[in-house]
Amino acid sequence: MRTSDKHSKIIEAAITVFARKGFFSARISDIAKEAQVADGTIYLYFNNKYDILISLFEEEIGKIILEVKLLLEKETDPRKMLHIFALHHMQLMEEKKELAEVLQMELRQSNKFMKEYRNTKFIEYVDVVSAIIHKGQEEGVFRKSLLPGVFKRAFFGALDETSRLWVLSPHHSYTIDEAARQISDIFISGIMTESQA
Amino acid sequence: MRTSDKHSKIIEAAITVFARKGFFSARISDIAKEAQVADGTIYLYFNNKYDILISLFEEEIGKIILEVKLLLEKETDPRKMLHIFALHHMQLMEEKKELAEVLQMELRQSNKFMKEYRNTKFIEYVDVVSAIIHKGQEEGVFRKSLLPGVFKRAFFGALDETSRLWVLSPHHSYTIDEAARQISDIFISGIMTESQA
DNA sequence: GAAAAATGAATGAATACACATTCATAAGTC
DNA sequence: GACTTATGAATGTGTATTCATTCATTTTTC
Repeated sequence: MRTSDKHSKIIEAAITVFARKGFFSARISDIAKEAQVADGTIYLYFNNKYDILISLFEEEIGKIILEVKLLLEKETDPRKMLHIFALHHMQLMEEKKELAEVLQMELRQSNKFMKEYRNTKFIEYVDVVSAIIHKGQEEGVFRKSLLPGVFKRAFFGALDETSRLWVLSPHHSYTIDEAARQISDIFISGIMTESQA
Repeated sequence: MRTSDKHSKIIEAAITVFARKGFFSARISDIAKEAQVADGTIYLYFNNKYDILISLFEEEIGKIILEVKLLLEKETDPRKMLHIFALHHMQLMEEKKELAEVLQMELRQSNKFMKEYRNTKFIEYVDVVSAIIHKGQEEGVFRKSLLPGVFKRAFFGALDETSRLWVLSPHHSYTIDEAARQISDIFISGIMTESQA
């Protein structure tokens, strides 16, 4: 029992259990069992059930933002940057299916049952896209008439819904990489200025 | 009390309450109060709490499919058809905010807590989009390389995420119609064959 | 057509149960 | 042996569902 990090162990277990049952149907004792820990132990590391979910959001999205920002640093072409974002997002959802399910399902409705909680990390993630659009518009690569606020939602929504269904379905007629390529291609050729096309 | 349709009254109330609190936090007594009906009365019309949610899905999505199919009948150009779908979807979400919230939040995670339930109505709705793509590909308007299965998800996801945030946010820098136009424009010019561009 | 009997929709208090959280106790560590 | 960490049975709360009862309407009887 020594240096095993209980905090992470519980978060990991929570991801698995929330993914399988959803937040409300998941019992604390399910998480405890999955983490090989007593029910009470969970309350040494978290205030309550909601706190587990919030910590999970903050920590995991934080990691994702760091990763994608690091990847984007190496690139300057806004078109390629969009593709990198798309590919990274989709690959991540494939790699960590359970985390993907929790983020996609519970994150969205978390504001319903946790009134005070504002998910700033998530906003930060989606804003990575609007920053790319901005850059593209300044460089004259993307149409100025585009509303970055609309685009970031649309782009993120397209990626998220496609990966959501991909993860859920047992058989696939296309790979995650193909899907990411198709989506970024559609969006990129859909928003370039005339002169660039 | 005679001829008032209790079934619809309860469904209407459930939409309001589920939108406000989410399915799990909503109490049967909340729905009963909203519908101006006794708690027990609900069980004369529905088997249990889940049954209310399922009935709500089936009936409301059924109506939406009928509406959009009717609108699309009058049009033959696949590009215009996509725009009609986008506009109708977004306008609907604006018009019926509470229904929109319930569909967007609860529909997606319903398969988590109701294992047996397969939402065929929802699949039918999204398949309206893949049918349009198919038509466009046959007519040589849309690229043959497009995967309709990817496209329908991406297109629906873009609309859904954009309208979801639009409904949630208190102020808007753009109208629902502008957003629908931007999204369908991006997608349409992103998927046309070279000869058409 | 008035009185009596039957119906079943509606009620809401009572029940039953699931499960988050607590805390007295135990185990581990130095 | 003092301190920290972990345990899991016991507690208490919240709420879905039940069901005995009410009462407005309809049907039957004379």
